[in-house]
Amino acid sequence: MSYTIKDVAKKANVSIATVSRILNGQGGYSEKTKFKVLRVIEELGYQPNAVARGLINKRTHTIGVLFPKLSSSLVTDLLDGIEKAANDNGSSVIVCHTESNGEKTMKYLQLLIEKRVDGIIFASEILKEEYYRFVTKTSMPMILLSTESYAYPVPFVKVNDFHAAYAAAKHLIDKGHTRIGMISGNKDDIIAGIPRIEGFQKALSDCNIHLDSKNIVFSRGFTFSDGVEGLKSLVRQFPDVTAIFAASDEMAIGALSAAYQMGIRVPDEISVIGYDNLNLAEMSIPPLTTVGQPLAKMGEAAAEMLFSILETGETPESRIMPHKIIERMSVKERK
Amino acid sequence: MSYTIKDVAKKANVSIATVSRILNGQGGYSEKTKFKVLRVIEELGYQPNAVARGLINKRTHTIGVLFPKLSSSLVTDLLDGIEKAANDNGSSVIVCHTESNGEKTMKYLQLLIEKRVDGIIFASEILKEEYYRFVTKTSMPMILLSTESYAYPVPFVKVNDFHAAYAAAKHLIDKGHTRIGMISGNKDDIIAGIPRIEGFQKALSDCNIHLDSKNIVFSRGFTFSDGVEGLKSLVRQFPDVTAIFAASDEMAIGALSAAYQMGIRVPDEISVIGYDNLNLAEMSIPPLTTVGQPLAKMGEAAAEMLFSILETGETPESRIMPHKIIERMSVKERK
DNA sequence: TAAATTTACGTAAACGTTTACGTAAATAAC
DNA sequence: GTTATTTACGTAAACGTTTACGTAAATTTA
Repeated sequence: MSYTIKDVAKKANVSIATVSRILNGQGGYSEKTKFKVLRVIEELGYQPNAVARGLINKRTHTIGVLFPKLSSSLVTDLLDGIEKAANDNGSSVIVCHTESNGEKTMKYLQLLIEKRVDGIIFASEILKEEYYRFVTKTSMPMILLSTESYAYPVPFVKVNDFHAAYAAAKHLIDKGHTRIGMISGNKDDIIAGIPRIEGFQKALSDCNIHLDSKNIVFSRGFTFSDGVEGLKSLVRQFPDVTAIFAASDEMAIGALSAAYQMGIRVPDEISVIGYDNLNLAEMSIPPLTTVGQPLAKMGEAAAEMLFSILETGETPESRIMPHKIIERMSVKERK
Repeated sequence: MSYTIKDVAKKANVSIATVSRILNGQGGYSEKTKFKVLRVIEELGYQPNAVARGLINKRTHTIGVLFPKLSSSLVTDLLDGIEKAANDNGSSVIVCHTESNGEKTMKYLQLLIEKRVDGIIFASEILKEEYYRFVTKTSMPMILLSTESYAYPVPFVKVNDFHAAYAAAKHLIDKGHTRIGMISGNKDDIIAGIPRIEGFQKALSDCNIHLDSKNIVFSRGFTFSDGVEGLKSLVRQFPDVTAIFAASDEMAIGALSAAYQMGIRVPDEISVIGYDNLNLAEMSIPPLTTVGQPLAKMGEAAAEMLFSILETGETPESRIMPHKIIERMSVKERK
């Protein structure tokens, strides 16, 4: 049983326009009328219909977020930041799990356009031409989060993967390590894969540390099990490795697990540094040293950029967020 | 630039009613007209406006989910299941982070009612009278997830905490342990706190194992740091404890960390069993044995129940989902 | 006091879609 | 061939809100 603005107007003996003006602080009513109307609203328990409002205002105060298959904690931290900023700006967040599937992604994009969301955040996935064309045709604002597009002028928020990986490798070098390996993600991933590899390589090369194919193992993704397999492969191909940069925290944790199974002591025999600063990094044994992405802050920034577009109609500048070395206990100084 | 049904009708030389009938498979049009209209729709790239539809149909195909402050992985798994079921039923999911704050919760409830969501899922939090009264006044369907209400007739999906905790403790007993401690959550929490304590106590009592106040330590919540402190307290007050039931996986992981710091070997000196089966349980060192809640399945079931209400208008029965002991490597047989 | 301006309303139309109902044309039944 | 039924439309109204504009009354200004 829900009341409309017509019920309120009737019971208060005013027009629906007056009720609307009062609700929206629009001016053009007396204090006496306002008092009368507000009392009726409370009496009836009237709840304005945001759907009807959205139709008139062409603004739903709802944004859509597309997540691919990702580490749990990554999703949660990004979403925390997004949801916070959205809520602060009076908007809601629709979450879409694309499962890294192109067809599903297109379906979600279509759905979000039909629902007339105010904008979308596209997270941690390559922006394909088909997606870009589809979204652009509708003029719906879009922000890329933890990814970027080399092909299309879409504003993004991310860390500089090259620099962050460089910093991680440099950290190991500064701790005295010279035999440094890397458990990489997918080497075909131009966003998270290649720049982290290149940053690692550059750090070693800048410090005149010998580098060849035995230093890096490649995985299909960035998962725990990729880390388990990665550590095993690395110690096989680089038996005297003393320190490892893993291209995600989950892979670093996988490396810790594999080391434990193999009786390798971390950090006594091999030091490990991860990438992300997920909350599970501090829960590991030993607590993981990592190069941190400010995930919640990034989510927040992406949403704020979206609202900025909606306010000003202008495309905001992309933002490179600072990475940070978080020292815990998985890296040991080497004499 | 977006087109409306009027533009399509005009360009196809039919009425808007005909376009609507064709789009909704309603009958009352020729194949020739259908062909013509569909071609115009494709040419213009017309996208129906779900907001207008929602206003007419009084159905937005959107549900709201309220999450309190919870372990990352818990949220993600529950949300995965919810989002999957919603998507399968042609609905979207709005995510609201209440941060376990009453005022924020009320604000979100009001927002969801204004947005005329089709229903809500209220997760892992006590359903207060104020929330219940507010939602009930609007006839909006509600499902409780991983919680229940002893006061109000709201259908819920959860595991039986008492039985699951009993099973966990019994597992330790079956492994030969007789000196068993518990790291409990908040003892004032009538949903997740007390039944887990009582299940633990009953298992010990049923197996004639001595039980007194030294067996259980209490925490404020269910977090990693509660687990760290809990382990320390427990070995102080029960120095010959050989096995521990932690009332959440995160606390169990905290206990593993504290044990590592204190030079206690798990499972050689102390076995640990958790509660939840979060994905971090398999990533721990050693991989955590735990009593698992089927979180994604529960999320899915909750959403399905909501859609069932929307279809039939009838209140579904609550569902108690099965728990399951997941054996990994943190529990050792005791001779 | 008269004219100008502001305040406090109400009416009508708009937003983009769905659908009940009327009607003409086509088809089926007798 | 006539009558009954079905098909294929179009018109008008509905959904619940916002807002432009007109108008009467109140207030301010000269």
